[in-house]
Amino acid sequence: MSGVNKVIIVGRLGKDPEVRHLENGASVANFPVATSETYKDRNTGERKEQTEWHNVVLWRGLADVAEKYLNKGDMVYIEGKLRTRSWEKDGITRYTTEIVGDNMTMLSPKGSNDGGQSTGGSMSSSASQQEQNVASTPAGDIALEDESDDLPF
Amino acid sequence: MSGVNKVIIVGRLGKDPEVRHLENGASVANFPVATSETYKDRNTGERKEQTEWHNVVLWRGLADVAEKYLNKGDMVYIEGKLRTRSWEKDGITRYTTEIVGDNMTMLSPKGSNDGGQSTGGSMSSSASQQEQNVASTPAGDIALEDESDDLPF
Amino acid sequence: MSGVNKVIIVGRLGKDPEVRHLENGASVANFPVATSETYKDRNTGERKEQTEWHNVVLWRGLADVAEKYLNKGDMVYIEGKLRTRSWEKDGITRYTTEIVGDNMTMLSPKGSNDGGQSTGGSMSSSASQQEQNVASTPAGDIALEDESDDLPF
Amino acid sequence: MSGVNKVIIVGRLGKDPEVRHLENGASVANFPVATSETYKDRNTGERKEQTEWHNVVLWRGLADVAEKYLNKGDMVYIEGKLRTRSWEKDGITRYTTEIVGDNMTMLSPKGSNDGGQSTGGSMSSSASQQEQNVASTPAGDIALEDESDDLPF
DNA sequence: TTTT
DNA sequence: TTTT
Repeated sequence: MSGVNKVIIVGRLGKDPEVRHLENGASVANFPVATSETYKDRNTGERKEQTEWHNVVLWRGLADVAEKYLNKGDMVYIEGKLRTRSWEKDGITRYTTEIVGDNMTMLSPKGSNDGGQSTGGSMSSSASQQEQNVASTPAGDIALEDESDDLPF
Repeated sequence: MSGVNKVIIVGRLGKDPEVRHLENGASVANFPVATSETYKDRNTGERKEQTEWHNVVLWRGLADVAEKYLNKGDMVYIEGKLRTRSWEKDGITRYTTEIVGDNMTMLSPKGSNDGGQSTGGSMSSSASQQEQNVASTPAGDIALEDESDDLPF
Repeated sequence: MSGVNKVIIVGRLGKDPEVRHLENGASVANFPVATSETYKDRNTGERKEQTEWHNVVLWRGLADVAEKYLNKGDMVYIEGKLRTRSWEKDGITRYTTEIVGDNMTMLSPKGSNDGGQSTGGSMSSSASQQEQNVASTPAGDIALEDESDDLPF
Repeated sequence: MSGVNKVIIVGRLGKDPEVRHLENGASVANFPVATSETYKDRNTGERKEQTEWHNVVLWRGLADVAEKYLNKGDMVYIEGKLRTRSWEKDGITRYTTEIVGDNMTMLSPKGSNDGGQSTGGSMSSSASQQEQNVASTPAGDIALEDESDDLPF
């Protein structure tokens, strides 16, 4: 059987990415992203904000991009899939659901969190869960050197 | 701040929906949905299947549709948002991530699980998290009586 | 039969929205949005950018939000459906495909296009293709007064 | 600049796929897909159906899968991007908007259109717009032999 | 816990 | 031009 398992979020990083570099050369980035929505309280009529936190995991090239360019507070578009992992603690099985991203677009103006450039822009990166090499042009543009995007159709 | 929190899955129900009817008249349906993907084991070269389980929650009209028409094994398209709830057990805080659906399309042929009609088809339902009344036409078509879909644009 | 017809874009407005106010009180906004992707030319190895233009249509409350807050150059997240219209010109039938949005999140920092505030933020609006009233809080936050979002689940 | 350009449809093929095999070895499949939604006429109160037609284009491995397994009437999940092409006819520029699919899941029970097996199922295929080889197991399962899906994370 |  |  097969199916579809797709998540799309646009939100802000709650922390800087934590990036680990594995023995096999792959890197993994983890960071929380908040998405919030506004709703009106049924009883009080007040506007309230409901925030949802998502655990995002990025692999390889996307992890490298996250390490270099993403900071706490940045707004990102993340597309990926849900994965629930189980782990033991004190003899108790616990579950964590993560978003394993395979596509990311940075939505915060460049340098907005570190005193750099101030005009808007976004950077986009895409991964096919394969090996990727990250290139950064002088202008700060980011692209994954990936055979998969040779053709624009 | 605001953002986007969207999930789309296509998969099969692992169990019949469990539906509760709340005191205030609202109904809630819960059921697990499996999405699976096929991948090739890097070492053995074997095709393997990875299954992911999702906890789906539907409210009101969609819960009623689920109660009436969804069964274990059925294939569904679910669109919704992620919500992580925490709950206490034995003094330990645990977390569960659910997909709160606001749109559903039934993809299994009608009657495929209960000896009914045999030709294919799908039924679609949409909710705006507001009051809904469910109507079922003689032909088995399902629709939420909702002011919101008066116009087709 | 039923199905799914969903589009999600994140891009920049090519022009200010054109808003018409219909006799029946409804408003409609039209504007083009550019999404671009970067790819590597197979022959030259050069980085190239491919831009795609989308015709976006918003109705009622979302049109009002667009009229008030969206400007050429702004980045937006738009979620909606595809609709292809045909029209006659010089006796020839022509077709136009549009994205009819039912959800929008403004991704440009407030005031970034008119000399206003400079720190980031986003505003989100959602429509269920029903009547909407737009409220703007003093802080500039936007929300559609819609029964549908009374509850945050 | 970068952005997001994503379409997701679930609908039925209006015709068998037309597949062309290009000189360079690549194949391209074209076929129309109908998505429909039900709405209630504001004046008459009648249930009506609004059908939208989408021009789908698949390349390489996905085109091969379409050629082998997709038929008129089949239900499919297609994920891809919008692309508007212009072409000349009688000195007039015309535009066509297509969905260039990069992910497909077959939702019709196998053999439902050719007298084969009768129990439900779905087949899924994914492409990264790179070279793909299609493998069909004896059981009829489909997979793109693609380095990119070696790992299931 | 689904399905092929 | 699909399907129920």
